[in-house]
Amino acid sequence: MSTRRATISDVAREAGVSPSTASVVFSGKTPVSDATRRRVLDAAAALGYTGPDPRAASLRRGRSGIVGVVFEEHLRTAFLDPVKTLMMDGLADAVAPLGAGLLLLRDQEPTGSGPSLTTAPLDAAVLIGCSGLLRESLDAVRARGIPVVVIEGDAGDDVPRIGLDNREAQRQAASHLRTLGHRDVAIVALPARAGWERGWLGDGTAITIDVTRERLAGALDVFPDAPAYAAAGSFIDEGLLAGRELFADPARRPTAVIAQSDLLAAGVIRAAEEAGLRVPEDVSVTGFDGIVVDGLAPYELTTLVQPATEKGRAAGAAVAAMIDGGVAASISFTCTFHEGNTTGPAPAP
Amino acid sequence: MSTRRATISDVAREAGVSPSTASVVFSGKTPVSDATRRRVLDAAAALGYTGPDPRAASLRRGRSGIVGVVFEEHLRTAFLDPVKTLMMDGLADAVAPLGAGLLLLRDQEPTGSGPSLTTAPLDAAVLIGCSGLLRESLDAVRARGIPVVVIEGDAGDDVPRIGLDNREAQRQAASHLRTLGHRDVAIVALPARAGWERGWLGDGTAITIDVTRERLAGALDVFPDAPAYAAAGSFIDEGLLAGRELFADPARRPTAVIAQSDLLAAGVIRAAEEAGLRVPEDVSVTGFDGIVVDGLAPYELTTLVQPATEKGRAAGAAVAAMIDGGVAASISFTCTFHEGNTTGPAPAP
DNA sequence: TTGTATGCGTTATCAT
DNA sequence: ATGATAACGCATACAA
Repeated sequence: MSTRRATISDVAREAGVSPSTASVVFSGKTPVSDATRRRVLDAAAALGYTGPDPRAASLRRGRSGIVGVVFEEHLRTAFLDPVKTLMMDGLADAVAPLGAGLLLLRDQEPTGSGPSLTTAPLDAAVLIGCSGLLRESLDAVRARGIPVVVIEGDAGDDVPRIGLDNREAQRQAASHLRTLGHRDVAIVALPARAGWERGWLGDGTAITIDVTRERLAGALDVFPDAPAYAAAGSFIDEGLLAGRELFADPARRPTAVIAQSDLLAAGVIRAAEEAGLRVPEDVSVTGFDGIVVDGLAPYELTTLVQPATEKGRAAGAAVAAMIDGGVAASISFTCTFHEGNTTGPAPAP
Repeated sequence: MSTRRATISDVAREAGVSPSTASVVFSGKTPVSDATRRRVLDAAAALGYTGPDPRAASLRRGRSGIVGVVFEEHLRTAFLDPVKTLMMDGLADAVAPLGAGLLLLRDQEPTGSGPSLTTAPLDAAVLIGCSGLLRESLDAVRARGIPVVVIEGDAGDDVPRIGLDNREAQRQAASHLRTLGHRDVAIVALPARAGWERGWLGDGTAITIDVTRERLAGALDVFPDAPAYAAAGSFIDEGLLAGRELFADPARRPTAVIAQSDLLAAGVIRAAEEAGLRVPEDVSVTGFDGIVVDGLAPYELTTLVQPATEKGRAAGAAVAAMIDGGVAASISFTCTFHEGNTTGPAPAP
């Protein structure tokens, strides 16, 4: 058992064929006679050879079958977001036909430890919500000719981008509310920037997170004077805190709340219940994302359903195309408005 | 630009040093004079060389820096479980010092497509809740000498296992309830087996999921006659359905419910509220896992806190040890009982 | 501190 | 259908 592991050459010798023939038996790239295949397979079994070493194969082929997925946050944080999870699923689907898998990469990895964009054997990379912190490694990767795609972010002009019509979609929700007669509307926004600790968004507040800014713009297109309170993250509990803030002063209660995510919306609904308000009779609430919020029944959010899995799939298709030497264009996906039971006519004044 | 990518030999030649010297400049394995380093780095910059090719390096080194994580379900399903997410985080932490990253692998990958335990360039593999479906690939992997560790599952005797004292822990929660005077207790269990569709667990029901069986045993140790209703998954909505079932008949309402997960417990609480029962005055509820359930405030579950991140970290440490040629022992982690505000004295009859 | 030599295990190409 | 040959790009043992 202390002897070195068998290689394909050992198998070939044992089977009395050439290494290239043995290789072909395992790869199936070329027809092989049944008899030969048998002999090779038997030899392999005899030697305990379980197939080509992926490391050697990937060197020779120039492909590793690995697509890196870069998050800018802790994994635990990333996967708390149902939309990201769905995207991962779509991504996994789309790269599977390539024979590729997903390697989890964290931006901000403590230097030196851990794999990075530059040290991992990647065939391609997908950046999720790239903030710009990793621009340098990004350049290195692109210099190496590794295809890169960005989801919900901006990594420079020539990096294909998978996006969403955030502004337009949010405008639809707002219009829906206006049609229902709402005039006093408040917005519960996603964080304004990394490290943001909940609070009102003033005129001068710099919003560096694209999604937040775009959805906000869409809401303001319809309700230019709507006040906006930005949460510290996309969680029910954060929506609850924001909602309490909105409903604190009975005199200035909005009749409708535009939340920038379904989880925030769920929290706002809780806050409304707490304040003795009925949804949608006293206050209407809209969400964004179109995920299924566990535990929210019997409410069914009025929301914008974003094709999260499709986004992941598109990103996968894009890197697949690029790996095959093609080019991939940026794509913008469209949300679908879904009317649930959390919005209704504005209450009489 | 159409020329082939520069290699470390090109860089060495350009810098007027030997390939090995250039290699050392990038790996840092051996001291190099400042002047030489400069020359090499400059040459690299001039040629657009961005560092050693990870594929070649991994063949030479015999290591890829990749640890496979195998799930038996869709990624979307796996990451819905907060415990798994935390484990992933711990795992990522623990393998980072190895310079390794996590490759997501799905069990049941449609044959032929996608990377598998056998085709991916893995240094080690971690199986999560291994059901036994992938026993064959597992054998192949182990034959190849790749270290394997299992979390919450069983892959055979000589595969180290990271476990939890499920039975003992659940017994603690049950004892707590008995101490509080509860006698009519019901159990809301996790699924009995893959594909299970909620329902009462009868005497003859085969329970193939270890966690479910062990936690159930712990509860029955204290309340041998407690009826158990198994949900279709660990979700708030599933707990709600189970709870409705339990509280349907006022005459046979339990005074306490032992839920096998925090999410189920949250759902049971919702069901209790629905039925007009106060928690914990009318009915006590215990959970399991010790995660933070978003949106459950002001309730704070009485639950068993499992060291989820630690489990992941331990799995990582185990594979790290095995990669370095050592051996890793199985470990069983212990839950910590946490008393929240969802349990109280049994109501007077 | 630097250079020389070798092989890691495969697979693509081309010829047979 | 099969075989001979030549890379793939690097890191290490060892010598200088």
